[in-house]
Amino acid sequence: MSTDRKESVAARLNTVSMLGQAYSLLGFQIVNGVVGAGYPQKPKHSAVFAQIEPQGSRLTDLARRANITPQAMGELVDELEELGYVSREPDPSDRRAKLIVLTATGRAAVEAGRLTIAGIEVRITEIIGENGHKTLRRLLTKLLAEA
Amino acid sequence: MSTDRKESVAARLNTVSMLGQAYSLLGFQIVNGVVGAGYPQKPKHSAVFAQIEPQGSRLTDLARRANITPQAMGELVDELEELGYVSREPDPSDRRAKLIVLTATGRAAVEAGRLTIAGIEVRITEIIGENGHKTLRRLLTKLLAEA
DNA sequence: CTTGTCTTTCAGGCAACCTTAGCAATTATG
DNA sequence: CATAATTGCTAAGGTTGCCTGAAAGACAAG
Repeated sequence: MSTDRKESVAARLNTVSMLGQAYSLLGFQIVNGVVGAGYPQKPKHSAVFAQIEPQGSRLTDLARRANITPQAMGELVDELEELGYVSREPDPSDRRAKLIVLTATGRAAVEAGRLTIAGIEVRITEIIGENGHKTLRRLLTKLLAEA
Repeated sequence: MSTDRKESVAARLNTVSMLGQAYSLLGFQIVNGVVGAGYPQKPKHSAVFAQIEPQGSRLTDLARRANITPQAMGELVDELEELGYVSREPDPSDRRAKLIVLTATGRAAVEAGRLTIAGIEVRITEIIGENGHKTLRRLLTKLLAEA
């Protein structure tokens, strides 16, 4: 139907859809990158990796920061424990609680994620230029602060 | 912890996260706007409204374009039929098929969506300026075309 | 100690998809 | 032009990713 190159996309999509597509496209690349580096996981697991602290975090803390219920976070942690990325240690300061801590494999997976994201940032810069990337971040920052 | 105003956000978030947050923030506003205008619906329903053609569309077409299975699309259409937005008419050109067509209420809901989106585009322009908005769209277009 | 409050877990539910397995209508083929 | 393959839809049931409710163990305050 549409014979144009990219005008057809730009002309038909509203800005919100474009943001959604860009996010979906690049977000997938993050998970793919980490999985491709040999650390299988699901998208939802990144919520844990993103929040967990070096010395370990409590389940309820992780849940609160990821904005899900402790029960849901418990399931995520079960899965990551199964995969060997985290372990549950007793919290010395409160015997009710357990600390979720990264295993060596877990730390390697986090590092792989960091590298993947860095790579994607580089790719973005290659596509829209250093100035474009800086401008994009500035515009998004302003949008997030005021919308 | 972070005492700065918006630098803390910009400094900590990668570009992909920023895109995700912006999409989530504005996407919600679309649904809220349409629901607020008196057309109750769920976010997933917009997949139908966005794809349906004026003269009606087949279930399988809608499913293919929304990238879900015909069964899942069938459920969406069931719900929208229940809400009075669409009806299933026999397709004169193929007696296996039915055409999903918008009712008068459905057309009004689509129009409400169009107006809501237009309002959000205006709001974006207010926040980042006409030039900023244009630049944002140009950068996103390039990103979508090449990433 | 008793009462109340955390931290975590167990059980069950719901939404939004999916797969599998039909049936009915249409199109292709020997 | 009969029959085989394909297409359009639907019915039934499974999976995923959350949720709420309820309960058990550990701690804090009176």
